[in-house]
Amino acid sequence: MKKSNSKQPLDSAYVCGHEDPDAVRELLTKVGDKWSIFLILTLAKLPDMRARFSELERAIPGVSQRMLTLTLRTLERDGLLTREMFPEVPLRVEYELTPLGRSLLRPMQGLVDWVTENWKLVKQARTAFGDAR
Amino acid sequence: MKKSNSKQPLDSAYVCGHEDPDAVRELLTKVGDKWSIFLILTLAKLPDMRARFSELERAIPGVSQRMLTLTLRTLERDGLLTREMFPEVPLRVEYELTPLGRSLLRPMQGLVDWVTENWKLVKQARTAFGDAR
DNA sequence: CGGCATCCGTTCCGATACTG
DNA sequence: CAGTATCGGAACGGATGCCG
Repeated sequence: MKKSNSKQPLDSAYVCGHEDPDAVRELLTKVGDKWSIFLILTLAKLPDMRARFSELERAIPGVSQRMLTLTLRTLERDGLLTREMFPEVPLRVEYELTPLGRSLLRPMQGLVDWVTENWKLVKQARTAFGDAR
Repeated sequence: MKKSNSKQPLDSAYVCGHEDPDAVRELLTKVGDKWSIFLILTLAKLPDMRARFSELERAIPGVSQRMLTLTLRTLERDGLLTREMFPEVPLRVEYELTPLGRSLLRPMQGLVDWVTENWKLVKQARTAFGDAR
C-alpha cells in the first residue's frame, strides 16, 4: 500500500495514471539509454534480427567492448533479446531480438525519427539561446 | 567530409542511414532522459501545456530542485519549452511547451505506453533470468 | 572470439545552504 | 517563490590485462 498525497494539484505525477511510477521511471531510463537504442535498432535492421557479438561491435561506432557486453546482458535479463552460444573454435555467440524486443521497435523508431527530423531545429535553438544569453 | 569505412558489414551503424550519428546519439540520450520525459509529459497534460516551477516540482515525485532546474534549462536551450518570468512578489515563473516540444509528444508517449504495457513482462523476465542463473 | 575483472578518471545527482 | 553554489558519494564508462 502506497501513501497517498492529497496535496498534489497535478495527477501527471504518475505518468498518465500509472500505478508504479518507480518501475516506469526505471524502465524508461533503460530503454531510453543510448547504447540500448543503438543495439536494438542495429539488430532490427538485420533480416533475422540476429547477429554475433563481433558484428554488433563493428556495427555500433564508438561502443566499447565493456559497454556492449553490459548492455547485452541487461537486455537479455529484461527479456528483450536472447543469447545463444555455439562452442566452436573460434567461439561464436549470437544475439536475437525476442518478440518482446521486437514490440519495442515501433515506439523506439518513432523517437529516432523525431530526432532525425528535428535535430537541426534543436541546433538552431541552441545557437539562438547562446546568442541571447 | 567524413571518412568512409568500407569494412562495415552492417550499415545500421548510422541509425537508419543518418548523416550525423553523434548528434543523433546525443539528442536521443537527451530526449530519452528520465526527467525530461516526466517534465514534458507533465506539461503536456495541462490544458495550456503551461505551469510554474513549484507546480512542476510537486507534480514530479522524486525530482530534486537541482535536477528540475537543470532539466528545465536544457529543454529551454533546446527549444522544447519557453521560460517566462513575472517579477511579482512572490516571484512567478512559468514554463510552456513550444510547438517543437509538442511535436515530440507523440513519439515520447509511444515509448511511455510501451513501458506501461510491458513492464510486468520485463519483471517476469528478470525473475526467470535470476532463477536460471 | 567473446567475454570478465580491475583500475581509475569523469560525470551525475542528491543534500544542503544561501540569495533576490 | 525560484532559483544558484558547493560538496561528496555514487554511478558511468573507457582502458587494460587475462582467460576459456
